[in-house]
Amino acid sequence: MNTKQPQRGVEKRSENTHLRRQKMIRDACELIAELGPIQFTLSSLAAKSEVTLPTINNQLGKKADVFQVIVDCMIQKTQSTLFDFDLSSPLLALEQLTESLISLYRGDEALYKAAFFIGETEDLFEHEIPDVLYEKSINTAIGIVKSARENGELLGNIDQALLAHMLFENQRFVRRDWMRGYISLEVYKHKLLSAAYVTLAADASKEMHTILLNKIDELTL
Amino acid sequence: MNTKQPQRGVEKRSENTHLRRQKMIRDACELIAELGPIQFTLSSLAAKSEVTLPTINNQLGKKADVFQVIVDCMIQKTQSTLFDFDLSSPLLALEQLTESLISLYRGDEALYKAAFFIGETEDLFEHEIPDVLYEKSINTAIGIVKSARENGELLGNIDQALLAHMLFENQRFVRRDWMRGYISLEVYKHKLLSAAYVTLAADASKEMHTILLNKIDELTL
DNA sequence: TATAGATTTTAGTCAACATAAAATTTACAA
DNA sequence: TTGTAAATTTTATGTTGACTAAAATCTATA
Repeated sequence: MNTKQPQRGVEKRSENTHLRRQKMIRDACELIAELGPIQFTLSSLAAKSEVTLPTINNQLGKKADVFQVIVDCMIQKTQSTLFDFDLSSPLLALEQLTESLISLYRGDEALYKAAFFIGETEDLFEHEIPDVLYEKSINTAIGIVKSARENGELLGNIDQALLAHMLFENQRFVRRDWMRGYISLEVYKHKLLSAAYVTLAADASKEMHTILLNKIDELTL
Repeated sequence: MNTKQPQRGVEKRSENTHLRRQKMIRDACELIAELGPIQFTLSSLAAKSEVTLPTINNQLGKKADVFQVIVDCMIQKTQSTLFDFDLSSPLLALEQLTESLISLYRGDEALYKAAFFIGETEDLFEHEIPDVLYEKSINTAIGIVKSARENGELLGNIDQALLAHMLFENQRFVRRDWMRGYISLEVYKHKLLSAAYVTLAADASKEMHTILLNKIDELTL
């Protein structure tokens, strides 16, 4: 009676449900990336996914839940991809980090645009993006600055926390331009790196300063 | 018959109406500064202003119109106050500009917080903040960078537009922290200036670099 | 094929935004 | 002072989006 065999049918059924749910999430991402989280309505999602509105509620919950699902999904994907960087060459680490971000975003533009769009308005809704990514990003920035200081590439005349914070915020506002569709991922890369180079140049050693200026020049070609 | 004399009564009446309208705008600013533009509802405004909801609609229009009124009001106030700065000493100009901004914001915190809050979500609503302030800010930043270059305070190794853009964006993200109530206007001033000093330091002459480092140190005391 | 369980839909509530038309207030002239 | 016209507010109503409960449908399998 209770001997639950593999139950192929049940498995397939829940698999189908899972697929339908995934499609809803995908559709939601595309709509949010396109319209922003405010204009995005559950009705528009229902229409796009070709189900009725309560089905959306059943599968994904309320509107804030939809946002949370997307943000969680983004965080999970990011965490599993974004590895720790070899900080022996801080500049190389910075460039690798940038490349990682770009290939990450390129892999699912709708998801990341939607998640960042939602994140932009974090306080405006009841939910909040967990600090986990923020922490990790800031720590990466601090790691880069700190090891550059130890390498002698930075002189240590400027507070490391200030530099790290500026690296992080620069990245944020460039990312927003991409998120809103003003710039492509290629331009994002250029702007992110040049802003970072400028920030580091403020405290760079003579040699490092020259290297950074060259890199900035290359980017502004 | 049609000889319209001064009509004291009429004038006073429209003056009263104007006052009531002004109070509604004030109440709206306070609510938006507190709750953000999403959570802000016309009903809550009606309650706060002690009128019915359609009265809000009559006086201010639809929700997007309320936002527009506030943004327009902010822009007008800002334009009439923010004068052009003497660029002979770029650093002094930067500091004067910062002081001007602060005393401007302090003069009507609710209005500025509300307007910037609305501006943060510009694309999310149908309206947009006119480019006029953006243009002026960017031009001020460009002016500072350019005259510093002419003074020899900046070396000109880094693209001026890039530096100016970074000055502007730095100011924006610090302002957001104030807008959301995370930091006071005093801290805003410190953060804004130190970020600007760091950005300028990237391309500063030797003497200028020393000056900037000192200024950053003073701020991080 | 009947049934249990999962899923979707029908039907309906609630809240915010918005408008039209009625009621009220106000200024002023007869 | 009182009637009238204009301005202003309110009452009443409609629309849309978010959300829920319960009925209907579908699916796997005993």
